[in-house]
Amino acid sequence: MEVMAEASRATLKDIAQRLGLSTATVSRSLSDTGEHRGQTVRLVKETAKEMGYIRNTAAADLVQGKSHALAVILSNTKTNFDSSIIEGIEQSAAERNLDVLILHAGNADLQAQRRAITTAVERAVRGIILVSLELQESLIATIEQVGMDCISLSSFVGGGRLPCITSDDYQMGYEATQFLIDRGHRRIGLAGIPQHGSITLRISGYRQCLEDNSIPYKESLVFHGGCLYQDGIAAMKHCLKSKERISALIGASDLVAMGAINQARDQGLDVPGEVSVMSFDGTDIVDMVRPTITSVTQAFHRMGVEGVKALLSADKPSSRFLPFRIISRQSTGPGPYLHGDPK
Amino acid sequence: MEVMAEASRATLKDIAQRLGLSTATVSRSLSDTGEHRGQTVRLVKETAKEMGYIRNTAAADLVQGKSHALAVILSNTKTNFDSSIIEGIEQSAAERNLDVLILHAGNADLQAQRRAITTAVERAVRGIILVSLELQESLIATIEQVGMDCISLSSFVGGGRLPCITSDDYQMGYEATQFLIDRGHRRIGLAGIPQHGSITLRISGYRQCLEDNSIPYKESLVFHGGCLYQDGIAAMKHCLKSKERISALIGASDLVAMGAINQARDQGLDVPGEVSVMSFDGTDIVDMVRPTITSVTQAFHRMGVEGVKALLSADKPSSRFLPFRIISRQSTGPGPYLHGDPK
DNA sequence: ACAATTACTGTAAACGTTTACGGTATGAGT
DNA sequence: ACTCATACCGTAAACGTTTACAGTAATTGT
Repeated sequence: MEVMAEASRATLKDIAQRLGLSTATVSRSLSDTGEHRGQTVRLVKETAKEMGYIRNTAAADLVQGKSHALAVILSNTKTNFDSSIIEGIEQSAAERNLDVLILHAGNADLQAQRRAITTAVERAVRGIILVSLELQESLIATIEQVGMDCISLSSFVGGGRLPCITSDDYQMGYEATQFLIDRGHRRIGLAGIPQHGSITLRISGYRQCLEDNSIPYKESLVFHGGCLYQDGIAAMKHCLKSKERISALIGASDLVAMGAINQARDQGLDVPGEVSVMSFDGTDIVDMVRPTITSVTQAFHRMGVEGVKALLSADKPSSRFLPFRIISRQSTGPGPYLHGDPK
Repeated sequence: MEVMAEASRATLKDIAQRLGLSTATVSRSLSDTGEHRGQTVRLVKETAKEMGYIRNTAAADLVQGKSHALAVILSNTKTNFDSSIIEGIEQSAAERNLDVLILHAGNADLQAQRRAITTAVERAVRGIILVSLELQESLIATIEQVGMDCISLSSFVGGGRLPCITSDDYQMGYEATQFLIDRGHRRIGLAGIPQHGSITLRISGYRQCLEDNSIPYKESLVFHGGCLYQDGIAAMKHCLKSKERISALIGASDLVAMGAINQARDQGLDVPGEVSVMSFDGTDIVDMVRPTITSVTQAFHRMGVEGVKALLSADKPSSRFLPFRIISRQSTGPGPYLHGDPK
């Protein structure tokens, strides 16, 4: 006679008892170790389903010393590109039957970062994926100590101690600048770039490109910020106030570019007629706004997919860049120096 | 003499041994049960930190029969409002020291939904938060059977069997329509609304409002879809092809509205001059595009926050609506019937 | 001085799995 | 008929924590 299950879930033992088997056999049958076949396995699986059996992950994790989950730690900056990365991670994780644990941690907030890392380690996840996060030195050490696998996406961090999959920020900065120079721009601004992290390499690329084209670098044309919409507004506002006007602006993110474009237009300037704007990232949004935004498009989805793959690969993954490409859209046009003549 | 820890983590037992205490005391000291104070607690915590102790969540979860995590199950529709909800959830969960497990499940895909529910239950999460998901009947039954707490956000589902926190879709539909009628519109379209789920109540509200204003309802002005940018494009394209042109369109999401606006402008129509467009949701994006989009703004962030609160409250939470408000922006203007006279 | 309370601590069981190891049939090979 | 391999299965330990219960020491009240 069956008792009413009293809200407690069926366990392996229950199944074993009903079938006159041992828990070992049931466990092996359910997890398809190959040690049992045909008859038994089928029977076990049937009754398991019938009894509404649900595996207790905690117990399994405990004895195995690891869970089948991945931790994703995000900086809480309000950009929009990370959703593509997460999507890639999710998809890739699902294929491997891994759950995804999302954790937020400020970019500079050591406390929050420690908290995130700790919960990831506590949960004995298979690996940690850092997304666009500048991880503090001491925490990298922690990760190394406990021997946790970890990879950084969209941000080069740790000085080689962590594998990173990113786009080449230096090269992106260089090529974006060259793109504009090729189209006749010389006074080119850079907006919304944070003060720290590998993303600042975009400035180096930008600077080098100017130099290679014999254009003087001016500090006043680089506007720092946090990749936010507001930063774009602020930068453009500044630009239009100053005497020597820029003819093109590169935003650190799509949102920065949107802010810049809006600000320019609100002040009566035509984009791209009077000022060109382009952006880093190239998320869906660049095709949804008018003018559509010329962008340095990064392979975010792929970044997520490959991140998981690399993290789980047996051999230690190495850092590498994913290709990017510049896609020309409506927000950029010819500049005043198009044919060598300063108009 | 200390052995090199050999990559295996320190456990309670290790701390206990070193201190000449029992694991019970150590456990109680670390989790601040109040059973120990001053001296001991401080000592235990110190050596725990010193030894790099990290709690094994699996073991704790196992013995306690539950984890301190929440599961969030998302439909994988490509809208953008859910990030606000998740943000609210995250914040609210962090305050309670709960981790957040994000799971994706198709809206119609029974398989994926079952998978998500199963992992949530397997992990013995404290509760499940459904975001904008039309959960299949059979899975609601599953959730009830295992006695798992569950709440639905941004979608009324389960016919009262699940508590839901949503905006009043009917009322939103009604008021959006009235908003446009008040401004002189009579031929009003509705775009991107899915075929199923509580979101269809917007159509009912829309319809009732038309009726209350003695405006005939025309099926041909309701365009179904999946709340996507593309749906907005398609709807507007259709609208402009037909003989009797609409003067206003309501998009099921901000992205739908963006699509509609772009399509209208691409075909040479001024927004809001020749056609007004407004949207449901009112995410950040409505202020970032030009024209800014008049929207029925929902309290998504709050939805996340309150969702967690309700889920964790001792007494069974009941369904309720969160207030919304219509914010007028640039994308809507006066319609042809503004002063009663069909222009 | 004794009882009663308080403050702290230890013992040991329990949570539900997985898995190394050993055991028993069954069948094949010689 | 004997050995050996194969296929299947059970026993029991282990994972690291929490917690009910009981026990001891210190403190208080009378």
